[in-house]
Amino acid sequence: MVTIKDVARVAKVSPSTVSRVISDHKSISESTKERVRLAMQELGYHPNYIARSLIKCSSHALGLILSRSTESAFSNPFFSEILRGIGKVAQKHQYTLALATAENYKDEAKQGLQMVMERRVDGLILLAPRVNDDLIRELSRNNYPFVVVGRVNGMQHHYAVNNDNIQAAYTAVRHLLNLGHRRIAFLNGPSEYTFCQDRYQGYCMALQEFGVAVDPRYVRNLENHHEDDYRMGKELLKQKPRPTAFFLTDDLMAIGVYRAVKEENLRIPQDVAVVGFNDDAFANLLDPPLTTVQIPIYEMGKTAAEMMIAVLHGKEVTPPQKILSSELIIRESCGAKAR
Amino acid sequence: MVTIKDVARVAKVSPSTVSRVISDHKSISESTKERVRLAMQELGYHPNYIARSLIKCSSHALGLILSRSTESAFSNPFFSEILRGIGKVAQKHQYTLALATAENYKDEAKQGLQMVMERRVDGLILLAPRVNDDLIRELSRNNYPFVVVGRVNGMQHHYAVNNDNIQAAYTAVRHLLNLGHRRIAFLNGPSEYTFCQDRYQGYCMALQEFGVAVDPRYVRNLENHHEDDYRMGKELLKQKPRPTAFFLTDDLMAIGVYRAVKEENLRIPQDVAVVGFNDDAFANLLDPPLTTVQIPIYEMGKTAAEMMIAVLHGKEVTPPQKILSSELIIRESCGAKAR
DNA sequence: ATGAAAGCGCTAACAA
DNA sequence: TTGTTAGCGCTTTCAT
Repeated sequence: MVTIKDVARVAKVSPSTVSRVISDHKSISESTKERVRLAMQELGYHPNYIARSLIKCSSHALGLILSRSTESAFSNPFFSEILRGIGKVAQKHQYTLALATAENYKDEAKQGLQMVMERRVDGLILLAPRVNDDLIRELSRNNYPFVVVGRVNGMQHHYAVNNDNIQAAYTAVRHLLNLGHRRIAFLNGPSEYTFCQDRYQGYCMALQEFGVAVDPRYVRNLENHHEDDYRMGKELLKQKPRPTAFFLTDDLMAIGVYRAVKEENLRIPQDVAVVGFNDDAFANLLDPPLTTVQIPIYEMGKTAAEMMIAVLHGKEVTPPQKILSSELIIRESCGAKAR
Repeated sequence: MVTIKDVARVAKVSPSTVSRVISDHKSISESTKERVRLAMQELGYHPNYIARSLIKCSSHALGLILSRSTESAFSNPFFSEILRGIGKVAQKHQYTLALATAENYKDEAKQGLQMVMERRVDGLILLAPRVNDDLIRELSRNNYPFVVVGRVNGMQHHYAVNNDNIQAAYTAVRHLLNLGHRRIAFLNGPSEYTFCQDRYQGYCMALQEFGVAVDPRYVRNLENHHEDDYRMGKELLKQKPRPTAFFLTDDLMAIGVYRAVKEENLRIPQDVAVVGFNDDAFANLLDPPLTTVQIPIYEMGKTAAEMMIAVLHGKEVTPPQKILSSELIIRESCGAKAR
């Protein structure tokens, strides 16, 4: 392994001079810089990131946890899109992204905590906060730096970026109500996630505004697999009276629901209207194209990473909680546009 | 920060003893172990991963590059599934996963090289090898450890895990030929990837076997977005004579193609048969359910990570190149089953 | 403008 | 069984 000492020897300077050349220190003469750089090139030297981390007391890495449940609840396009945003910013600031995978929530919390405790990462970006989140509680108890993508229940002092889930769901459901729908089914994700809770709240708000009671028979929390979307869609369509519209917490659900509707010999949008969430790349290609809520996933990822890095650099971050807004993209899965 | 010295002081032993307790060294008496562990708990001590890495000359991390193009070429379900496999194994062996994101290939190569050169990672797992891959060439030239998921062109000495792309494509196309199709369109990914090359080869082999000439008008290499799948599907359907079947290099393409077929007032499978690739979770929920090639993505990820870690531990890995087999899942998008 | 020396937190010979 | 010591590769005072 080529070290700073080797370079020093070849360039006939001291190790500290080499170190100063690496960080482009002002008080080193151009000629020495040249000489040292030449030696580095000649020897194929590259600074050892670990040695630097040790002395700087910083791994220069951001932690991320991909849980089996996060993955399914959030659906894949969401995950890879937010990752792209986070990665972009991390790259810009020369931060490494450390990814831990976990099979369940307990594991997720353990892995996350371990990453910060062992100093593998300087801070954590959390992707799917729960209504009662152990990991978040532990992190803030120990003052480990973290940024949440989503809303945290009952905590003031933390950093977070989120989209306006309540408002978004409200707008989507209002759209259906405006079109005359009154029996609106809601296929939501697991209720332990705050974003699912928020979307449910938006759903309720809209119904309430139109004087429609929330009928629990029309609301489902899906745990996992896309087969369930299909099954639940079928089940809801068999209810009497059957819902005339579906609000989905994820565009991916539309594939199963579309199929369920067709199998019941019903048509979209004539018999059943559908609104999705996320505006995945394929939403426009479904038949009929899916009306859905577009949220700035990539932007959220970028913002979360920017916040995290700013916090780690001791900068003041205001406001500590940022909400990015979403937009309802109206296509053809609900029929005519509302006036 | 709580260090090993603090623990030593509290437990009234030397730092080396504490170190030995951490690694559960045999020659430490139970009573001392107890005492030290108590002190660790009391002080909230956690071993500093970076300091350990420095002395061990190993970051205990595996590098992974998520390129914008990898992402789209491979499609998302593929990526997150292979990540799950890799993560599972990494976690088992206490390896960190370091993820770099890149916008294009040049960047990808640069990032990958940097990760190993700076010792941020001990080795690299490469996800979408190209026909002429600079990164792979550089890595092997410098003897940096890496494992490839896919096939590498013209290289003997490297580790790789792959699925049988040629065979898989051959089987899929043969299935269509057996059903009587002779004009079979192929929507492939960018030809710079070896896996696309291989699938093309399998496609040609099957046609050849049936004495059907490969007609370039029916073969397309798609670069990127799902909108293209739809557009290309449309375009191919307008050809005279029009293809009676589609072979897709990715299930996600089916969404756009299904739409294109419907818009031309054609039916699947009566007028046009479709075979996909990957067996994504939603393939079974399309209308009609998609016949597709199922490849063991999760297994491939696990295998690649196991290989990488074995190599890093200096173990002999035989065979250095592993091929996992795939299976054609016959559903309803091609009509009656072949005899 | 440059060098000498100490030390980041840990491990691993070598002693005892 | 345990302690002493040196050092991993780098940065950073403090000298010069």
